[in-house]
Amino acid sequence: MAGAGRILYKSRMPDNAEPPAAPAMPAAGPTDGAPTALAPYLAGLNDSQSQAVQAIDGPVLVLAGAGTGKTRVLTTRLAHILMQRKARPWEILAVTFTNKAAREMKERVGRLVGTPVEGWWVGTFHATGARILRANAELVGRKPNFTILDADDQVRLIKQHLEAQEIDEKRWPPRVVSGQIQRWKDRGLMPDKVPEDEAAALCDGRGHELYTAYQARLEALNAVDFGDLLMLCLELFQREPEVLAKYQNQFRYIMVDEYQDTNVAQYLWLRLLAQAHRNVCCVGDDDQSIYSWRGAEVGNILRFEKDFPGATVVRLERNYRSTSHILAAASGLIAHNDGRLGKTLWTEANDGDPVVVRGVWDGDEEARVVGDEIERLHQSGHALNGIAVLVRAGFQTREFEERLITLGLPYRVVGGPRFYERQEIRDAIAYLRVIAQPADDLAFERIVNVPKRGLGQTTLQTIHAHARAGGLSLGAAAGDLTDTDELKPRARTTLRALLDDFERWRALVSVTDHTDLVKTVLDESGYTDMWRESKAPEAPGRLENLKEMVVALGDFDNLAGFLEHVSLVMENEESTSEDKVSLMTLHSAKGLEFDTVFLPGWEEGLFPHQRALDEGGVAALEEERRLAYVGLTRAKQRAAVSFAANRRVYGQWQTAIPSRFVDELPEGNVTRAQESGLYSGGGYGGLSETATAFPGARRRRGPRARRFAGGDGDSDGWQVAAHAEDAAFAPGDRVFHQKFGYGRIVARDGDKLEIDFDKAGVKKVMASFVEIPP
DNA sequence: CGAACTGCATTTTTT
DNA sequence: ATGCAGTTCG
Repeated sequence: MAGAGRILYKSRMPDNAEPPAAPAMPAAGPTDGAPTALAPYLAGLNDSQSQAVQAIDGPVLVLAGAGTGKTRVLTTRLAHILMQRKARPWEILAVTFTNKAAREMKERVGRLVGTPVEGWWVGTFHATGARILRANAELVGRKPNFTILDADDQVRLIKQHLEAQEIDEKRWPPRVVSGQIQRWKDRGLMPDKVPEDEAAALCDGRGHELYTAYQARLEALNAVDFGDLLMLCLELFQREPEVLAKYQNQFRYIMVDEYQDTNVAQYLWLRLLAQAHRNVCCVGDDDQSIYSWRGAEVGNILRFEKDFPGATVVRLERNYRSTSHILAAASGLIAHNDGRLGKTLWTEANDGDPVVVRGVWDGDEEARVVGDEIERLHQSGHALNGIAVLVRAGFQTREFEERLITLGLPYRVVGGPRFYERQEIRDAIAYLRVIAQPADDLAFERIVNVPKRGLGQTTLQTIHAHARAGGLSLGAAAGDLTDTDELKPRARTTLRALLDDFERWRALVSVTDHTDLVKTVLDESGYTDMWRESKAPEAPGRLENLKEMVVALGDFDNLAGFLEHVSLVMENEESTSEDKVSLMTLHSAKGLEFDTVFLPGWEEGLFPHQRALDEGGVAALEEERRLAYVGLTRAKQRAAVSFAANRRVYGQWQTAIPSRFVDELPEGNVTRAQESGLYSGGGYGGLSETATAFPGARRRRGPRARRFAGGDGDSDGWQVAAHAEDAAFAPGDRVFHQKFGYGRIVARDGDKLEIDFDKAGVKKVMASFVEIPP
């Protein structure tokens, strides 16, 4: 979080005031207007990249395939606009989705232009929305120092409303309700705009009431949630035409990254802002749209040319990342999707190794094989940083972690719980919020009794009642109560002491360095001691995290700056300095690249995920396929797909059949390998005569100097089985299965058998895993 | 107020 | 299986 991730908006400089002067710009390459020599920063771009960079005026859609230099185009384009003196820095708006992307953009633009980009309008949708809202807070019923609530706060707030309105939390879990409201906000729908039937579907007809009450509560708390950062902007723009006009005029050029991920609110937001100059450039890749489930609308990118008639469309199709086998495999796969804008990626890279496709017995074996491969790569000098295991769902990382631990290979799980989401950090921040924003009820509630002070539910309820009756904040209500005898003497004394602490700390804000203040607060509140005295195994780690937070705090000018950072930039920074294997979900791999990528778990039901299939039909299947595409295209040199015949799901052993995506990989770009001679490669109806192998028993171990791909027909180490004994099984046959025991065949579909097992019930099993009992 | 118990779900994640 | 959350006892 240090440095780069900061979003420092000098609070002293109001947003509506223009910066004093344009930063010094390096001399532009060619003399103005003379297109003779190419500006130096344009050198090295290919034709389409260059076209995308230089198409400055009017709407532009850049369809940027995976690994085609999208970020480079975006940053160079921004620099180009400045160099051409088409706009001054604050007249360009560049929005991204993640802080990481925003940071990268800032860094690269800064390098190109030779000026720090601090204070420019380069940032995430949400940070930009927050910036606009802070400058116009009064117009949306907030004060400029409003609090930004995160998902956790939201749920807690919703929970309170459910309780207050006596809505059954069993039937309407706070998470679900909060999620629905968030989705409405993603669509830019204020409470009064939500379609009646939709609102009625929530909380037995009380959805509208609840949403309205929630919004009112946010306003009362001087708070906004993430969705509000965009939705309230829309509200602001629609209600205050002069404000909108001001921003419309200010942003002469607008650039958007990952356009395929925009939701309705973001789309409307952009369209409003772009209306005046119509110089909007959206970069994206419909084939990498994998976030529809959180409101992203692929339709936005598919519709771009209709939304912005006369748009220039540039396709970036030259891939600089992957070998041609990998690229062809990925392209072949994604070609199974309909409704694409269509791109033909090509590369001048060498063929490389075909994508390895490997069938294994079970998840254990899969982890062993992947682990062994990683070890081999490592021993032959490949950096672990260049290796990733990309899984469909988070829980899948576990077996790989275990294996890597056994092998002594260092790894990192990307996308785990985030630093600022940890309990101790959130507690500490709650203290800071109570100090900085005395009316912050959520923060107050969180820490009144942490560490335990004997201020339990009863006390809190009394405070709540008073607050509601008097329209006060919890802090204020608590203050009043200590002057009465409504509370038990003990609670009253403790509460008084706590409130006095708050006051004392607040008084320190102006006189003490904020880093010292935090230390003081954590010590005097007893919070540090709480963990110091705790015997919980994670306690020392928590103390470490608190220390880290204090260090991070040093990067900020003041407490308010830090709190803004915390709410908007809650990310984990991964120290890329250590050499480690990366384990992560396919979703979190988007935008990254690795020399070697392992793609385990390509089984029907797991990937594509059953849930997606059940709920989303064809559209969801296509999104799963895009996910597979994203996975493959992360690989630069080597990719290995694998699937297991048996997998433990929720503690239950299940048989699995290879993912349809496996079959969709073009034959010419893959090597079908298999570990134990268990299962005929490719799943094309072969039955293996070695079907009775015990898990792992046949695995060949020992030193093997083998190339990764196992290569060109030399299947040293892999037995590429191909036995066809077609008529071996028929319905009615009695069979035996290693994991499920005896059973009778009910039906047969090619090499997939449906068997009614005596003990395990009816299962679908690959024919190669059963045998005829002796 | 804290500890044990029960039930329940368990894709993906940003801000 | 497992973990988490909410509930219920002591």
